[in-house]
Amino acid sequence: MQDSSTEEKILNAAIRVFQKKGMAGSRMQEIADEAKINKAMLHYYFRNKQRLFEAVFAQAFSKLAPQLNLIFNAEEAIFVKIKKFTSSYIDFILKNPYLPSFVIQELNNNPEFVTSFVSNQGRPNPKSFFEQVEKEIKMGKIQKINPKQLLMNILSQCLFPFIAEVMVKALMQISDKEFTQLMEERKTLISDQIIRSIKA
Amino acid sequence: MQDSSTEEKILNAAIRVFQKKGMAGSRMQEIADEAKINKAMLHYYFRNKQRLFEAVFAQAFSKLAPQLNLIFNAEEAIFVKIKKFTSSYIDFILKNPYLPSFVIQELNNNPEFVTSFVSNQGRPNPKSFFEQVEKEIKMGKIQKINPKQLLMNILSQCLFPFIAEVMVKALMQISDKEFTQLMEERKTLISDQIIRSIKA
DNA sequence: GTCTATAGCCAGATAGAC
DNA sequence: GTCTATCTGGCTATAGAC
Repeated sequence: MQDSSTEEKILNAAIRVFQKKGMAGSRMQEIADEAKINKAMLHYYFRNKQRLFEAVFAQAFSKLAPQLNLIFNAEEAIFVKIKKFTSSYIDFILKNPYLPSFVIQELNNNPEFVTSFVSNQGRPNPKSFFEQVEKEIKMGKIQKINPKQLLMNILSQCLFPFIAEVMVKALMQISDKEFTQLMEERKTLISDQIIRSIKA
Repeated sequence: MQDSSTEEKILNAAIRVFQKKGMAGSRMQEIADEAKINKAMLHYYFRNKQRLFEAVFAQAFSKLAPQLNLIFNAEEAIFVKIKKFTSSYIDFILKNPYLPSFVIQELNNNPEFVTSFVSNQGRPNPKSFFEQVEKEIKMGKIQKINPKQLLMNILSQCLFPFIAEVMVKALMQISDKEFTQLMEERKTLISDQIIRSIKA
């Protein structure tokens, strides 16, 4: 993150601007200003806005995907897995707060991205997680639940507050500081709640 | 929704386009086409894009807010409240699937809206809900939990799958049909899980 | 590689006939 | 109220000097 080369300066500036305003809402001039560099340079290095955007999106996506594999591919008991995942995932998002809403927003606006990206980059695969849940249900360790619902519960609890941050803060009348505190608290609270809700 | 007047035709077309593509991604021409009407009419009735957008946003916001008051202001025991709310809220979103992500996305992109809208329109106020939770904790009916976390849990579980629909469907490899089925299932599943997780 | 200047296009907005 | 035609500004992208 030293912004050593011009190309890195542009990419980092583009990340900041695109993640905040999205593809449609961002201006090449603004990215140039943010990078403290001439606008023509953006085209020199990335040819056009679309390609620059794709570089940013790919980078965001490739940071997010491995995080999911923490829950999909680790070899651990389900409760341990859930605890480790929620804690590390929220930690990760606290360091990259714009990432989830950026990726989700752009996927909503260009659903065709799903095909081109998700298939190219190697999609995190929840299959083994689903199998593990089924197995632990049969063993009587956890209550009967559709594994897809369980995964959706976990992701919802971790991601939603960040995606809806502005709304949540306005609704509950909380400051940035209190919001961060609540998120810190959630690192253990979420797994406690989820485990309680499925424990046999 | 009969599109009787021209003004209604425009507004309904604008709702569809804005909710799908957002303010920055939408084109006045596209709204005109969607309304099967001349582009100049948009300006005749709404003066400019910003005002048309605000009309759409205000309408969306005023549909969403009363739904929240179902949980904030009803006079019922906490478990009943949670059951009724999750079920009716998901029902409502199934009928207006673009609403939550539209409102949240635009709030993220223009945080200043929060001030102008949320304060003008009368914000749903969670205060009495928080008090009720505190009371039921003291009465020993539910476990100790920060009421804000509980509210965040409920909203997360209801809203996230719709906001991240594209991502969720891609990740879990499910069809539109299966997605809707899962959401139907969630109408009772969520409250069961949440109640189990806080029951004393 | 970096800059200035500008081409070219597209979208929002308006003028004015009917 | 509704339309066609057009203006204007802003934005992406490129040409070309250094």
